[in-house]
Amino acid sequence: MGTPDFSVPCLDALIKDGNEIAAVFTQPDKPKGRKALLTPPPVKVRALEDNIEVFQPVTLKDGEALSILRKLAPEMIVVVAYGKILPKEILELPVYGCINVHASLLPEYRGAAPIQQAILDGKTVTGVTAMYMDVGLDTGDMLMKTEVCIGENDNAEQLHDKLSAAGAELIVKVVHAAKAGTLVREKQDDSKASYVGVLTKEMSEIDLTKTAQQVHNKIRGLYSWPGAAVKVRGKKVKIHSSRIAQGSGKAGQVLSLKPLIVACGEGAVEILELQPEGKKRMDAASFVNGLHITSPEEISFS
RNA sequence: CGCGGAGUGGAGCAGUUUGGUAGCUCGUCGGGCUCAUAACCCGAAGGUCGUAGGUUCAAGUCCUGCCUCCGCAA
Repeated sequence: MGTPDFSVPCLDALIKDGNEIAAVFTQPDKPKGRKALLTPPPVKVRALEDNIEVFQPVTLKDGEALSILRKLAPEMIVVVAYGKILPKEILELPVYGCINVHASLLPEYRGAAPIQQAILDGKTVTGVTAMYMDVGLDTGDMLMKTEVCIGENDNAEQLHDKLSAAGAELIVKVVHAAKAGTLVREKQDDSKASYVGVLTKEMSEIDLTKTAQQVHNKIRGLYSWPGAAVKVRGKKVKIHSSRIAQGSGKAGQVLSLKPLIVACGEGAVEILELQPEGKKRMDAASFVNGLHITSPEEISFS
């Protein structure tokens, strides 16, 4: 059971490992993009490549999903970013249980956006955790973990890919251990738990009065969705990538055009790639070329 | 037909209101300066102005259709 790109490597690895996949559950196709085209979830696309049967129930809470699962009689259910709550009856169905791969080192960052939050918090290490699912949200007993380090300029998309790959290796190991009967449960320390909610576009506004590190973390943590943005000449400008730079000044003050350096509440960041409203993404030098200015004083960010 | 922005040398933009000589900041190439350079100076190449039609003596500019890209909303 899974839905987005994050889940695909796990499915892929399980297939290649020679496991018999009885069926794949994923979210229903949803309208996507400007044209609202109906788009199948990535997991569905991958499953169909191997002619695996796909189910896309709107809910698991009615009896229908349960009866399908009873008929399939899975030995184990692997859940990776499925996006739906599994009712107790389903959790108890497989003999090897329901195993979930979560993109954080639990009990930290339970919930929806663990990858992004780790970057927003300026963490240098995160990871993936495999656990038995219970009725709570990411609260089940842990089985194995893999640590993954976060580069100082890694963005959420890059970290997503690293964790996704780590998760795929991890789930294969866990499945092997489950078959061998060597899995060891470890309870989560609830006192150390933290939750992260879903990301929203409202979060994308950058507060330049914060420190340069915080601003940089926001830019890379919210990439590529919802993205972090500032205002320039009243227009929204998304910042795609940045790095910490030398210098200081009033928050939002442009310290240099080439390279493009903007002062924060403390320190400064160099903006590398950005995208003005209604424009394609471009590097900072191109943006500056198009401003028709020669001195940093002629422009400011907010 | 959800709202909106935009297609102009390789990149980013002006010029469109008020039709009349293709402009700016970069990049590229050649030359100069320099111990040297992403810095500075001189010079050059490179554009069917997204596309199809229409109006006009004349269209980047005005009118209509189409294509493409993007922001928002979902």
